[in-house]
Amino acid sequence: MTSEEHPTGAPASATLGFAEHNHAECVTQALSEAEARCAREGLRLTPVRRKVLELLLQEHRALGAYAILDLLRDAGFGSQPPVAYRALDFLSGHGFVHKIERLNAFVACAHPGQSHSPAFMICRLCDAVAEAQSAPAKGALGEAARAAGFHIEKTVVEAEGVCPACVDKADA
Amino acid sequence: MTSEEHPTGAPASATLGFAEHNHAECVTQALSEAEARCAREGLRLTPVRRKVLELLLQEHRALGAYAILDLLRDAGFGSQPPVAYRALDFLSGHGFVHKIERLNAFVACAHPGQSHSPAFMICRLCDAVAEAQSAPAKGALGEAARAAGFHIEKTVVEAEGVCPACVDKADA
DNA sequence: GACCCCCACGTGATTTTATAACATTATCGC
DNA sequence: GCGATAATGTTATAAAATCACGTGGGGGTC
Repeated sequence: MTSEEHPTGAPASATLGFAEHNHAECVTQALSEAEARCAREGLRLTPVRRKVLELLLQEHRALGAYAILDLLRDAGFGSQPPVAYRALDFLSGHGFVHKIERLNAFVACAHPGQSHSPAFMICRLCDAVAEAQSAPAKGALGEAARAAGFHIEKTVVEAEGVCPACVDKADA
Repeated sequence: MTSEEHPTGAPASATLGFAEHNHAECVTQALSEAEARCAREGLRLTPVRRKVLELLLQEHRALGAYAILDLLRDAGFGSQPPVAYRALDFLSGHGFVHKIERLNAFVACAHPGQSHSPAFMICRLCDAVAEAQSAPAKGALGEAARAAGFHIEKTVVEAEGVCPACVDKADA
């Protein structure tokens, strides 16, 4: 589902995925991969875009555009909404980040590189978000679409519920 | 999706918004069913709520809250945002309408009465919306959720693409 | 190198979507 | 009727997203 689990002692301040992991490592690695891919494909990972991706990787949770904007300002970038939205458009257009429609927020992609149609699990108590794979077009929806003559180009799948950590809290 | 034309005595396809059907009939029937269910379950289908449902049934497509608000004003109801949002909260809370997260808009439920986890097909060219059944929690997503210990309460499934009518137009 | 053009960025303003807060009115159970 | 509860009306404001327009940097082409 989400990031690889590192049994290392490294504390993970974040809850993407619902698993602990060595976060600093996962950020730098993801950034390098993004840079490599952009170089390969002639995409321009400009400073703002790179920073936004870095912020999302670092935070490791869904951030609203205006939260990102605040962080950009702190980092010395422009602070008007279009700055954030344009970077997010680029990043989501190329699959580096995903938009969580349900939250009007954005997360770094947890499966960079792989073409995939992502599905998200969103905790309604703590807003943690985990990414999973899905293939909605293969199931009942795909059948309905074929029957109706509808041509699916992209799907949004978001499950709302309670994450393991919050279930535990509730039990306690 | 279109307005009603043909008195097709045909299957009116309550499920697929891309099919022709006798619309006037489908509106009044859906309204009666909603009234019946509210009576049965002690829900209060007040004038505003009923009107909003009627409007959505009539339009037979996704409407934004402010579009609804305009129609409400025309009909002599209050015209401040909370009026529309409260009615929509009630209606969507009880499954009479669904929110299309992708469009920040609302549609009347096409499968009233049946408990269901709806999936939507949204035409990116004409914004038509059709409702289908889905069972995302049964597939890869459900598996991932179980593996992660995530408890799914509700799912949003929205497919974006091109509806049959717009495919035809493009071909022409 | 000089030029041009495209793309990205900076900025101000505006539009669209949604909620907070609080007073008033209608409805239900008794 | 009467009190509790739920729904509505209204004002104000917050949050999310886009428009419009000007500036500047980086590659090509010659």
